[in-house]
Amino acid sequence: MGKKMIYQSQKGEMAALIVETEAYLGQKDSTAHAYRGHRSPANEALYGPPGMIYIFSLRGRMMLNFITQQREVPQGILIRGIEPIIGKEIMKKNRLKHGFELTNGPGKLTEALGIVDRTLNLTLLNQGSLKLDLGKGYRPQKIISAPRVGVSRRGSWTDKPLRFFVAGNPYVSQLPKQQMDLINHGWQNF
DNA sequence: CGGGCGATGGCA
DNA sequence: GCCATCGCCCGA
Repeated sequence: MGKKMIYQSQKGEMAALIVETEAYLGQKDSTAHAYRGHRSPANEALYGPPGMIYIFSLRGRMMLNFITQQREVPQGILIRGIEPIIGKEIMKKNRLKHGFELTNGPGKLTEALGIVDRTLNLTLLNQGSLKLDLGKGYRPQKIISAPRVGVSRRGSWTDKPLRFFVAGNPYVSQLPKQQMDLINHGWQNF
């Protein structure tokens, strides 16, 4: 949370802060693609090394995930919201939207970045066009955890609080306007 | 807020 | 073939 993602696209460089993620905890997680060790060409990236990029499509949108554990431990995080810092103009052209609607959802943010296929799937962070800067980044005032979005009626893991977001950051998906911190965006060092 | 759209993969 | 799905948009 608060770390910087940098994407070198054909149209130019973009950078954004991660403000919302969801964890998917592998074989034991009844909502995860690797539940009960499920493995196929589609989700092979889950079994890769830490920093591997997993992309799957949902209703025609690309979902961006980073693998977090060692090889053969199929856990990762879904990126659900990012706050643009660089390349906002490119994102606007890619999305045909502006403001918080640019990147406040998992499918929206990939569209904004211009990720429209699975080219990056099975590739590694920091070795290609997509980089993650694990340096200091921005510090959230508060991180909230909540049940994950869109995983209804899928067993005992459905309601586990594995969604995390920067409290008040307006690029968090489905965040009511009332809860938005429009001054600091939820950061300590904004 | 509710409905419609939609591609892909996994399995029969 | 058929079904299910980790979203988004638009129009009330």
